[in-house]
Amino acid sequence: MQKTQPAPPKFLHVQCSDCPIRHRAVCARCDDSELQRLEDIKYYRSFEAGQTVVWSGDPMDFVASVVSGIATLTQTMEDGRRQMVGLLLPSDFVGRPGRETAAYDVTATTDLVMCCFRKKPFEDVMISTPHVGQRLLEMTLDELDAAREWMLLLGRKTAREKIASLIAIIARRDASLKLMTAEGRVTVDMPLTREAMSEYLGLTLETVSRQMSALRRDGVIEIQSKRHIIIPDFDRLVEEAGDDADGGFLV
Amino acid sequence: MQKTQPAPPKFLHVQCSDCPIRHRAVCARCDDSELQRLEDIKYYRSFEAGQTVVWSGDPMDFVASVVSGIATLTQTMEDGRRQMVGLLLPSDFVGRPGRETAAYDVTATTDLVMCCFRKKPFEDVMISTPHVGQRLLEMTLDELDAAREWMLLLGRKTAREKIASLIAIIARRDASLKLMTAEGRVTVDMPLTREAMSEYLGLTLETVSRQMSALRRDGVIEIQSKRHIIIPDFDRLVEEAGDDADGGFLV
DNA sequence: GATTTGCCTTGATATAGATCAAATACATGC
DNA sequence: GCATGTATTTGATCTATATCAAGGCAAATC
Repeated sequence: MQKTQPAPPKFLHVQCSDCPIRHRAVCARCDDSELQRLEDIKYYRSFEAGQTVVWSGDPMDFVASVVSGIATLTQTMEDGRRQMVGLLLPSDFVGRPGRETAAYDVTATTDLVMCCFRKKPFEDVMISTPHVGQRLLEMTLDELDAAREWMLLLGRKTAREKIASLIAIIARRDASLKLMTAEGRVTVDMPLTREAMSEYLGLTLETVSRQMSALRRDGVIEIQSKRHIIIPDFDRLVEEAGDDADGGFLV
Repeated sequence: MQKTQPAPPKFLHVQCSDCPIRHRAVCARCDDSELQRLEDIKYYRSFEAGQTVVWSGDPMDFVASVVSGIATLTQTMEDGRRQMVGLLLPSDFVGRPGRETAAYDVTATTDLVMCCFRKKPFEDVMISTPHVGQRLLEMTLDELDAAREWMLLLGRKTAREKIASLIAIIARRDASLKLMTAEGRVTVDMPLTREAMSEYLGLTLETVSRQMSALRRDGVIEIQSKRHIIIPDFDRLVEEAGDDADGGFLV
């Protein structure tokens, strides 16, 4: 496990159509007044798929939100066993005000652009602008709910249910959910390798592969290409996931 | 799974030596000015061991902090599989501002006293008193870290490591940690039944029992009585838990 | 076009933990 | 002390998932 150095910060000016930073914690509206202040303390960094953003334990002097791409938070045991503990999609937030070092490995799973805020100034903004902190609390509570749903998955679901759950989670959050047709047919862009899926689900990658095949055989999913899945019947998938009708998956 | 009605609110006035509510989110200092305001909206409720505080999905018009005793948050699948997703010790907070119904079953594991705040007024205090919200954010971030440690346990640890981890977690949070002697010998008051332990760890209660016996056989723990455990060598226990020297267990 | 490389799939086998089934300990009330 | 019920331990067996080991496929490189 050699450390590949993260790329030096690039000051990309990625423009989002309705919000220059897509940082839910910061700008409820793009013309928010404190955005001016934040302009001074923010910068963009981009990473290639597979690159590490920070290693657990390393100093981390920024907080950030994902602009585009996907990042993961992973914990590693001494003997190398790995468990993903966070999956960051665009607009998700990473980093903890008041903490000096990273608590988890942060890795770019796809090409990734993050909008970073130097920590100290960000903390100042949080103190002087209550609704920034309130928004962050809301997001953190959402993440806690997601973590608890994830705990149910890890502790009690079968391998098949885990896979179905993960696909449903990605589908729900994926923008392409909008591609759902009248009959409930959904196309999902699966951004994780089998290995990343296994780290999310607490399985081996062989089991992930086998269960993907089984779900395909049983008509629950269609695998167009490795990263492209079709869900013929979303309700059927949810049923396979072992979830209540729609309970949970609060993120 | 019949619903036992929670006891009607009792207006106990439990007096804590340094803080009348032991509610870390609310009173940083006991003579805080907003405490006066909170006096108007808070009340105490007590529950007997085994009683349910609220059922998942039921309306919940309060937030609360644990004054004494232990409560758990549990998720239940349709077929009855259960996973604990929160373990609340004194001073822990439960409930989410801005949510109308409970997301989890909340159960009193021991006799329990909670300090409750009617939600609406509490939200008003949060808005008018930024540092209440800030403290709540801090606590929520701590809980999120604990949840992520828990996810590693559920996804990747062996049964033996899970048990050792749980004992270490309880020991670290238990007041009786202060009873640690020079040689590192610790007495722990284990407040969970084997069943509750199994729901925490994602195991069956038989496996919990077997692994407890194995740890006793191997001298990692001594079982004085069902609810009373001695850890002859805390470092040894931590090693069995598979944790880094002291990494993690941030709560 | 051939070769390498990185995923992914599939098969054979092993095993940790689940499940089913008693037996034992422990508390509570009589 | 004895009866009753609940929690726990222990045993025998089963099974879902891990592990070990080939192969296959498609994109990237030569």
